Amino acid sequence: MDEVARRSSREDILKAAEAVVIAKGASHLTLEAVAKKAGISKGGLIYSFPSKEALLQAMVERMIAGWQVRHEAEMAHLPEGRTREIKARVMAAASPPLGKKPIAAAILAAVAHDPKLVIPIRDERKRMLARMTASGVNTERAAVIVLAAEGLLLLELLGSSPYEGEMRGRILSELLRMADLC
Amino acid sequence: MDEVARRSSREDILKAAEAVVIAKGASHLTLEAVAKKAGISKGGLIYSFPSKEALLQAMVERMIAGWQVRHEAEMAHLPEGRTREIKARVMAAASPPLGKKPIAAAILAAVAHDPKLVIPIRDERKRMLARMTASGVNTERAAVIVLAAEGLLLLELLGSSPYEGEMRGRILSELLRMADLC
DNA sequence: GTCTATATCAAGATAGAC
DNA sequence: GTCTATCTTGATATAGAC
Repeated sequence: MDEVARRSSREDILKAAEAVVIAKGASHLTLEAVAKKAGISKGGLIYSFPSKEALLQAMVERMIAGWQVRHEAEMAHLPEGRTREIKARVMAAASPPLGKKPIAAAILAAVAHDPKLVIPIRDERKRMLARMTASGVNTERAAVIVLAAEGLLLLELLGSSPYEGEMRGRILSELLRMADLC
Repeated sequence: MDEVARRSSREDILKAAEAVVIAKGASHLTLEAVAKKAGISKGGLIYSFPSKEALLQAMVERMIAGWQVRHEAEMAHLPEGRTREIKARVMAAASPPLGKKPIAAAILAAVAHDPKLVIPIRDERKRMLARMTASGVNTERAAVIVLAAEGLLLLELLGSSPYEGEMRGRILSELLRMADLC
């Protein structure tokens, strides 16, 4: 199998793993469940990811890469300006519809298995923070706005958000309005 | 054993369970680990909580009760006024030092085991939201502030917060300042 | 590269002694 | 009420066929 095909197989497996976490909870992320969802056998899965930890690490990397892609996409169709960075982060975190939360599922699985697997996530977030601070906005206010957007994402991921429908939309609008005041 | 003593034994076990989640991650919350931490045997544990699911349910209930106690405590030493409710929620969620996060550990363990165990949490949060809306503040702004405080708590729980030390304190101050503008 | 078969181990849960 | 001993299941991982 060539490079491209192998990458696609790994991608399929990682997507399957995210789906399992979303559907059944992080503790049901077993190699067998992932293999079944991806339509391969356990042996085939182990060929691509030699251990469960390797799978989780790859899930975390994929999650970080996915964030960056989403962030770039949001940046691309926002007007230039001081607050573009922060608005892009709000949109990247909270704009997708409620059901589509694979963006962050990996963090649950990783934390459940071994808390140290999230270190790359924290490091990436520190870099993001530095970039935002450098963009010249009020750091504390910007932090609050981004925290709120991420808080919404995490609460939904944990199935604990009380904000639905209209209310959720109004909160997002408020976040974007506040971004302009930073 | 009388009623009081039995309740105390259950409390000890629940505290031990929280400690295990914090220290080793949700997937290492095993009956054996909890029993060891609580200083009893697996058999003894099973007497108090007949199944792992029963233990997790009790952890969730304890977490909700703990929030309410913290919230009441913060309310008690905040001056009366329109923004007291929201400030109390900010303090209750985010004021404790980084290390003390048993307040929310249960949610990780519950979500990891079975996402439907968090339903009581979402329900309680809906009640909180209704109470805050009734207090007369700007609903969207209040939601943003509370989301930011909870976002900070959850990120720290997931080991992914980039905000440390001074910066964390400034964010909290900003949240309380913003609460007055609702 | 993906499969089947299997070894190994740990988890949740039960039974019954004390 | 708490213990020890044990059953059953299911998870990770290995080995080797195809």
